[in-house]
Amino acid sequence: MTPKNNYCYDYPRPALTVDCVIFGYDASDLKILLIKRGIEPFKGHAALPGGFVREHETLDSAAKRELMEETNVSNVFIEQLYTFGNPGRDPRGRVISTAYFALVKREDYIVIAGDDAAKARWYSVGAIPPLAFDHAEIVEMALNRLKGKIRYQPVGFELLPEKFTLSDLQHIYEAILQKKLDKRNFRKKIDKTELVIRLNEKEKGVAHRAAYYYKFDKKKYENALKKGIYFEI
Amino acid sequence: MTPKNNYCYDYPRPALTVDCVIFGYDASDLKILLIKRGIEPFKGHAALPGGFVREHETLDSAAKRELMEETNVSNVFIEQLYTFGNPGRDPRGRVISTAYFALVKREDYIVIAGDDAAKARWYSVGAIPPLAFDHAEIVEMALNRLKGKIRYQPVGFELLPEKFTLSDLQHIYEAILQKKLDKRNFRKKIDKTELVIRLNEKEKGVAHRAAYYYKFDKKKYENALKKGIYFEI
DNA sequence: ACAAAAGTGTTCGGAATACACCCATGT
DNA sequence: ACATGGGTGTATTCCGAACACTTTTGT
Repeated sequence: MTPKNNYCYDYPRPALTVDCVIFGYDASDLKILLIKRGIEPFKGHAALPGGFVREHETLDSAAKRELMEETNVSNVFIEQLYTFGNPGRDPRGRVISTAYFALVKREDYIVIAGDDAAKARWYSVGAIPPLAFDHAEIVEMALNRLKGKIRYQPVGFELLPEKFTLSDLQHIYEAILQKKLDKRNFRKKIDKTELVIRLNEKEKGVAHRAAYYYKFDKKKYENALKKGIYFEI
Repeated sequence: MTPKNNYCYDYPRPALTVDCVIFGYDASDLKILLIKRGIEPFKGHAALPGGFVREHETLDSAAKRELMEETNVSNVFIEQLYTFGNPGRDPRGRVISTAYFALVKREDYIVIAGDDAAKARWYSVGAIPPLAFDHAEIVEMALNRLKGKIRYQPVGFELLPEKFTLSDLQHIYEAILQKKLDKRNFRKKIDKTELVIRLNEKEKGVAHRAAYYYKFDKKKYENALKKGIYFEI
């Protein structure tokens, strides 16, 4: 039994949704999670995962809930991106959407497939299909934000597992900044932050010299932040 | 004649407002425009100018309209800041507010006083009174955004008249960054951008050596932006 | 042996910083 | 004459960019 027109106001009100741009990294490629829409409008199109904000939840919790529903991960980097509210962005009527962007680690996520929700799939940012609504614009803004953010915040680690190689890290920077970086200069810069610690453990079974694993010292980073020390990478 | 409950929906919907953090610069001081609330809740408190988004306008136009109503200026720098939507931020019910921040030139603005709208007044950012709702949080975020933005975008000029002295400009940077800058180094940096042009005109009637006026070469800046050239100041 | 990626130092130019004195103007 | 802020140059340090070869591992 669905309610029928039980909520009445003196003035028209828009519907409020959140949409999530979820980034992942995999096989040297930066990816975005998209669902396939099962209903009109834009049925069959790819779209950002999202949904209505509930009556008693904050925007942040709505975004986290949507993220959780799609990927089964919690405890990830998530941040408000921008609010899109042009009349006409949704053919069904006035819908305001606050977009979020999230960074998830490949080791954590489990994409829910085949349940009643639309199917989710990862797409390389270089090969994003036509999107429903104004979602292409949202994705573009998220990519720009990420590009800007990575210069002054160590967000690359949010996309990597606990243990990673410096080449992995460099590939993430290259994918986000869309340019090649010099290996020696990159390592010098990472080294200088003193936030990335080499472990006594190497890759195994690779057909070349095995790389050391490293980990990000998150506690040290957060303590430094509290003291007002900033990092540029 | 006001409408009564003519807009009905199946699910509850929040009300949608915009609030503007309007910055100005005056007497070596960075200022914010605040109104005094004439009605409950928070009657008598200072608050950010803002209001409801209308049915057929974009968020941006709603913000520009509010700005225009308060200051009579158009054609200013205005940018979306963040959307605040915690349940409970407004005691009257669920209200989502998209905050904007604007930079206005002192020469342009005319604060409307004594009309039916609440009275507006400029407050130094160092002496902001207790604010209604969660507006203190909004102002804090706006200040941080401005502080971050001024490092890579020439926003200082948006607060100054067409003709300004380099000391004016430096004072703006100092007010925003909250630290003293070295005069010679500051001028070297401004000079290097090649975006600030000295005019053949000096201050008059000052009790010290008269300073040259300068102007910002906005066209050159915008052309450079199109070519993908960025400036850090 | 070879293919493939890991790992490592030095040089150079430009930018950031620190710093002190004389100049023009009104009172 | 003096008070007030305007205007200017140099030396030093630090950071970013460019650049090539040896090592390790699996096939």
